Amino acid sequence: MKRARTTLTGQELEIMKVIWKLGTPTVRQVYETLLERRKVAYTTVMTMMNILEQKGYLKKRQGDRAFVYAPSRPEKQVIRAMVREFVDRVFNGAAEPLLLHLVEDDQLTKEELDEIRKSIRP
Amino acid sequence: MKRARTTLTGQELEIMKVIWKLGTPTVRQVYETLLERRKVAYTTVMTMMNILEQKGYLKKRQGDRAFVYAPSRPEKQVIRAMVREFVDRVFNGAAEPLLLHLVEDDQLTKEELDEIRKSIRP
DNA sequence: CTGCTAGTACTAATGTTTTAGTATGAAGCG
DNA sequence: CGCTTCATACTAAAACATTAGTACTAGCAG
Repeated sequence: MKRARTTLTGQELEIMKVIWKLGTPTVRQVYETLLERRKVAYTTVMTMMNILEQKGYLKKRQGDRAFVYAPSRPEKQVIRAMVREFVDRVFNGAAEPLLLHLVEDDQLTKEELDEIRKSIRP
Repeated sequence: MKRARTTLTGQELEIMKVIWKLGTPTVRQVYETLLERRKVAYTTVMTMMNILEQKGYLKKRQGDRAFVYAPSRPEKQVIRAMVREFVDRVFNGAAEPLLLHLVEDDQLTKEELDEIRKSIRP
């Protein structure tokens, strides 16, 4: 009955992403969206969504026939927490090295760098 | 006998960080460094280091008495791969949103932003 | 009514990561 | 030598994450 872990695991994130996209889906809708990309059982999706509810990421209410789920935290906030956790774990909390990694790596196009440069201006 | 996973898990990273810091330590040295922060068994550290060897992150050679381990890949390279994996998983491969997250979040001091602004210049 | 469909609850197998115990041997000391 | 210490190999349990099966219910098409 106890769910200690508070952060999202890999598969949980995948499901949350689908839910954020769909808005307030039922298990079936999430299931079908996932199916487009990979084989998965309906009950697996249900289990995951129940876990996500227990963890406080989802709320459910009785819908017409099936339960309707809704995210209880906005995507941005959750992602932000994940970034923070990653920065803590990998860079001991210092965001700068991560930024430098991203910048010096050629994962960014010139246009993107431009964008950033603009948004970074005080 | 099969070790599929190629990326570092949480605890593995913790150990690799200690090893990068120490250079070419024995199990005991890693063990003692870890002990300063948390309780852990000697054999646990050994197991982890063996796994890291199997995964190709460490090389070992016979030392005076115990095995001496050395990182087989530079820290920077490994961290880079982790960043890439994170960006893929969380941001579907787009580095820019992550950068914006970092920038707009107040995790960075003015000085750090200055630094970055400089390094971002073409 | 009867059988089919969609739904949930409960349970459980499988997989992976993390932690550590036990057996065993080499080396040094008194 | 006999005992303690430090080391490794092998084994495995605990904890966490992922996937799915089974039983049961309600509603609806025929």
